[in-house]
Amino acid sequence: MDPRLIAAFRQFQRTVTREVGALHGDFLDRGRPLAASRMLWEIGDGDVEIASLRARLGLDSGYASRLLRALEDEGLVEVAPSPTDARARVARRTRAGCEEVVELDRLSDDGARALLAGLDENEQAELAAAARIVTRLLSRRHLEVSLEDPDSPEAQWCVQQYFEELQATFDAGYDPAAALPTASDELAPPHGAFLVVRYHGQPVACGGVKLPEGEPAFLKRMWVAPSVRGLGVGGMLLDSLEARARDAGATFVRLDTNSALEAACRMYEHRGYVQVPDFNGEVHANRWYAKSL
Amino acid sequence: MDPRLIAAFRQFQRTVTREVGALHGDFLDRGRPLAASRMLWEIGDGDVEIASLRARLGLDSGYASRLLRALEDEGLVEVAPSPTDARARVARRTRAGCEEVVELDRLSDDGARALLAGLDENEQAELAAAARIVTRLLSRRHLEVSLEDPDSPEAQWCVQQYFEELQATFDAGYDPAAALPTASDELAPPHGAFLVVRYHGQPVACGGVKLPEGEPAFLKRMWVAPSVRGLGVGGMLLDSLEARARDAGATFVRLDTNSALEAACRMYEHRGYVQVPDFNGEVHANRWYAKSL
DNA sequence: CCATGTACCTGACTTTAGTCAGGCAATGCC
DNA sequence: GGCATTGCCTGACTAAAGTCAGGTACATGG
Repeated sequence: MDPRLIAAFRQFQRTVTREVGALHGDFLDRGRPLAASRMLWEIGDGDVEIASLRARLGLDSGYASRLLRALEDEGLVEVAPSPTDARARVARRTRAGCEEVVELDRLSDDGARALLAGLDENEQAELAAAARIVTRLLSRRHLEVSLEDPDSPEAQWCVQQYFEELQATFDAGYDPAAALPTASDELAPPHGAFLVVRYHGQPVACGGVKLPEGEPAFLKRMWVAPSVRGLGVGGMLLDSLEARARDAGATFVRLDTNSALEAACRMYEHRGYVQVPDFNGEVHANRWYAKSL
Repeated sequence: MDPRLIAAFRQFQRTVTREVGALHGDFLDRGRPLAASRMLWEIGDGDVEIASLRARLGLDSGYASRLLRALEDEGLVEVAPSPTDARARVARRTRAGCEEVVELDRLSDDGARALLAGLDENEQAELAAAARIVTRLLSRRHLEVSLEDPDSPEAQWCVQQYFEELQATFDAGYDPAAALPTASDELAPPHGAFLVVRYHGQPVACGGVKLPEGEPAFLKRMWVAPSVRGLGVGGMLLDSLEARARDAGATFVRLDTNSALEAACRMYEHRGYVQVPDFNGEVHANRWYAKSL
């Protein structure tokens, strides 16, 4: 490996630890141990198993338990027995906890603003572009795409998130029952595939492809969690789905979507998809795309 | 400020804290408190006043004293009274201390290598380029250029470093006495200027410009400390020196240098300097550059 | 139903980090 | 020379971070 590359990276590491790391510590300093803030942050929006929290933060079981207790006493999180295993427990933020995280985000933004303030507009844009590249490439290691049974709990969870997001995004809401039906076995081999992307082991994106014999492949239920947008997860997923289609002999792939999903449409176009006329009459769609493989 | 820019930066901060920050902590974990490793690192190669160490690391006087004592007990640093002020003390690494730092660097490099290992060559190059941009722009805030008396201790220190580097770089060594003489007042207003660049308050680069009336401006003693190369310090210095020359009415600027100083030559050419014939007969030079302002 | 293992909790630690109030020697300034 | 100041050290703290050895309730596989 090129030693100049290593040198550049070491300097990057020093600078970033100094600038960004210090900032990170500062803004998390909110009258409670820093580790507690980090844990609150790491809990995220849904239910999290305590074991997974521990693993992600690298904490001792006893220590984690105490931190969690402290957050509970502050009224920022709730801990309940896991629905799937009564030994395990899951944590979730209370309303106050969510507000506190919003506040942490705000402080973090202030810090970012202060760092950017000394730069002119071009430099800010340059820094943001470089930061995006670094973020994307450093995250790569922790992203993995895997073939999943579309009925597995994690696949179901992703699809659920997807539906909820559509419901929130579309003016007229989203009714899965009104959509064209897709049976589970249409998204499992040999008739299709369903992929889940995990980031640090947590599911963050999903997508399915139907592979009807003699017809174009058809993409379904592409979803990327808001927390990982910008990391190139969508592109990675699309590549994997297209590869599955190609391997199955498909030469053409189609999908329906909605112009309200702007980021998704941009990505499809960027990846060579072109708009085509309605080919399936899906009621929630107002845009149809296709691409030759 | 564009909120998407802030969002990108926040994601960058999260990722980088996770990947790089964790790594940074890990590799410094060498059986002694992390703060001690950081201090050893921060001491650098020469003598450092303890007050300056404290300031850079943001430590309490008592705490700093204890950490230093611990490093002394380990045989990694020596502390001696300051030659200029018998109240103050200076710290320097022992041979063992230097070896320990080399080891820390090695571990840090291993970490960097592990991070880069998952990427192909193009991606590695892309990451390195982006890392360089981030490093340069984040460091900007802490770099300041100031006009200095060429006889001030810090200016002298920079020039000394410059001479030592030339001595080490040139096959035939460097003898200041054999070089064309430059009197201090030729590098001070109104006949010239001498600039020092500081990074986090420490001098890291210098450069002078002679402004003889009716003749082209002449750049002298451009030096950038190895530790900050790649941060764009040279370019910043060059810009400032050229601005001084322009303000003094010069329309043309010249300099002599040596092809052994490859990085410097590259920078001059990148900044629009073109090679010209020998115009001053400087014995240590084998290359002469000029540029219209 | 029992043996074994898992998930989390609790109490009792140690180490690291960081603060604060003096204290002593050297310095700078009348 | 006296006096405030500076630079560092020491002792005596507190809080945070992290570790370790049980303990309890539940899960799983025979």
